[in-house]
Amino acid sequence: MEMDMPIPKGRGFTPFPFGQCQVCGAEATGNHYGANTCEGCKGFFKRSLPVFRTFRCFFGNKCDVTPETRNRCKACRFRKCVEAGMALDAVKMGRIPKAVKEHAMEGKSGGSHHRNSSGTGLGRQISSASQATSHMASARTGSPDGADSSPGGGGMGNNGISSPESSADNFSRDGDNESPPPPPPHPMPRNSNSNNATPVSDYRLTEEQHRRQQQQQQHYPGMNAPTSLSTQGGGMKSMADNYRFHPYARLQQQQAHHFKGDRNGNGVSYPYQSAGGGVSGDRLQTGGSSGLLYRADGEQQQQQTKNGQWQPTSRNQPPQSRMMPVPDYTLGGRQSSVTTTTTGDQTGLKSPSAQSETGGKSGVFVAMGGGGGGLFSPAFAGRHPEVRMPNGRIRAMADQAITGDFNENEPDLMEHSTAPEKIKAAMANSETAVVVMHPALQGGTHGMPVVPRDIMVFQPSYVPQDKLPDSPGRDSAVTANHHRLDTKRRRMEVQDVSGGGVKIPANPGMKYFAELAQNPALKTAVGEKTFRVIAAKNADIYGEETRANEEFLREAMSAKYVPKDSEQTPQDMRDVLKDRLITQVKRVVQLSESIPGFRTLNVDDQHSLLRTCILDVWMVHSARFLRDKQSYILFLETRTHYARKWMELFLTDDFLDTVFFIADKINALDLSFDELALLKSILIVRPDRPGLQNIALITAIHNHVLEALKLGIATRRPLESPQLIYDFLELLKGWSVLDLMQEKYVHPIDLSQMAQGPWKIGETASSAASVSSKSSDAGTVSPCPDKQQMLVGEGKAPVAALKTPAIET
DNA sequence: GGGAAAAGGTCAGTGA
DNA sequence: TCACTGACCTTTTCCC
Repeated sequence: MEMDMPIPKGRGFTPFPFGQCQVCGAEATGNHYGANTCEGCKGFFKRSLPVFRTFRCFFGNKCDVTPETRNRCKACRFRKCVEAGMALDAVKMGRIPKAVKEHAMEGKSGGSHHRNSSGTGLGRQISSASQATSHMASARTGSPDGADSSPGGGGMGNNGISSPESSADNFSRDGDNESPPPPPPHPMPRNSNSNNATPVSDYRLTEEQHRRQQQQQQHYPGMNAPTSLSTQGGGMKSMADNYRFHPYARLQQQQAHHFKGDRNGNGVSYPYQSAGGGVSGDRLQTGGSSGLLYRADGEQQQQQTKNGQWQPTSRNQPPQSRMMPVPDYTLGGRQSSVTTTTTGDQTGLKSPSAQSETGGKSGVFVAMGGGGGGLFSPAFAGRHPEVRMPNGRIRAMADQAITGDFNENEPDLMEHSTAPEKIKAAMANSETAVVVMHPALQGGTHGMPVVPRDIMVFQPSYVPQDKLPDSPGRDSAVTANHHRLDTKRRRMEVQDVSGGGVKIPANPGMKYFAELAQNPALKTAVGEKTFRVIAAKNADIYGEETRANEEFLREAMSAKYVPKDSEQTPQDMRDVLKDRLITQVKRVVQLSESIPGFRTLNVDDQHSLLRTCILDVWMVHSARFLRDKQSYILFLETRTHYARKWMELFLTDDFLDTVFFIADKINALDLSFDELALLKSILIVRPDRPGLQNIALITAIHNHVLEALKLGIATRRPLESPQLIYDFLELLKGWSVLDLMQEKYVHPIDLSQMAQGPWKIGETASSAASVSSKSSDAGTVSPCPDKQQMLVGEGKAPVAALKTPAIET
């Protein structure tokens, strides 16, 4: 192989034989970061340092890295950089010492086993030059006096001084199986009394350099380029050994450990599972340059699950809806092909025997970071609970790809491909779940076809918040993609998407909502406006209290915090409940004023909606203060904890189970303060409440607010929106669990009864009343709102005599 | 201090 | 429009 020499820059210039790039084989322009590389690989290594942990190769780390293919796989390119000895601590500055240069030039005449040499003198030149510079670079990482402080130091291996074999070894074993590399022509001195012509002092670290390195070693034991690591303790070590100590591998391990588990509680048992209408079958796509996510199939949400709402699972029989119309909380679009099994594999995928019926190609198509992907057997999902979703589908593997949690030697890998036709074929297969990551998360060029956007957009949803770019606790593990996408997100946050100049009528009716449906642009603008209006109102109502509680909540959530049971008596509790109920009802009424169309409803419907939503809204507002694990309710105003054991004095087990369950589901969504406001509003205007008259208008209002929330999520955090919206709709579908509780336990009683006795919610109203009749009238509570004649809508729609459900805060 | 060599910055080109 | 690449340039470091 012919080698192009660097162009001499002046008279008498002795060109240093950098030879070929040790990474890709192109012409090297110098010794960069410890290895002779081309400008491209130099720049690539420099750019990759902060983000290399995002690189993953799913093809066994065996990709060819040549000038033509080097941009196809970042992981392999970076790996080769490291193998070549590139590292920040291998940096050298200044000219190459004359002696080294002469040795390198002398080496031209010798033989070589270098893979690029093919036994020619030029090859030897490359090898010796590389080794010579490698000597110099890595020598700087050694002890200042060059003495061997390694207990096992001796021979070629020496402490802190690069072993030329190691780099050559790494280099050659990656490429071919030729004979081992030759011994170095000029091993660097390990001791100051070496006979080597090059003065050891030339390679000494400056005092400052040495100090820095000592610090580095303290923070990252073994944080050296593999060339120096390879010989610690004497003798050569394998490349794998080098990697074990290299920060590249170390940090991957740390990250993999850190990212174990997911915030959505995968692996926990869900009382109910829904089936069908899920993510894998729904088509989302990115639209326009804004990055907004929207459904490709338009606005309709006609898709329903098989029975309209719940699908029985093996574990629980879902509740039947007691309400009339059931809002459709599916994403719409293509019906999922994934069925939920009743036995065995909880992934929702058919058994291997079922696969055989479809030609043995059934499986889970998983796209991963870096653009790779493949078809996996259903067993894959069974062995990866962290990527399993409650409905049996598989999460995108992007997170695993980013965190290094994924084993590229996945035994269940059936087929590699991200080819569009393969994915489409997989989608057509009724037994196949398809999960494709967000195109923007692909690590860039991978030499593979980009997954078509019209198939699906998915993205990781469970990267811990403290790893996201804006979080204070973030570290360098934040990926370049996250940086990039976060930049995009921030840009969108400040962007006035729409709605700024839109005016929503004071009393929008069916006609108005019908017009919106015909005008997508207007609908988007109004949706954005709706989001803002409701969020602003919510901030007015709850903001101050929420801010005041933040400190205590943080304190209570800290590991050091030891909660103390409330010392309040049941009578105290009744007083607290009394005050909180009054406040709660006022707030709900206030919030309802901000919902477009609510004022248009007649008084009876307003009344019905308000009186039935109190528990729902309270759940949303208080979910974050219900910590299932601690089984505590935190009353932030009074800085008091109420242990569940204590609460059981008032509330039945199944009621508490439901409350904590719903709270967990809400918390898992990690909705923002504003998004929670929209969720409250959606629950206020539920068309499936009993006794409603104008169901059509209520449905229109409900859907409008729902769309506003989805739009708000998609606009404010486009990366998370598909998964978040999906999870959100799943939450709404499961909300009927709380409805049952409310109907069974809350509706039959009122606060006056609750306030009077040591009885439990869950007993019948009559029994409660009979108990209460035995007690005095102490604490008798009037449900307040009925006497306050709270007005909704410019004073023309009085909501009087709210027969408030008993609410326990 | 001159000059060599590498780090780091810049920006046009490229592809998605 | 954006991210990425890499050739080219400037700055910094250090040998002579």
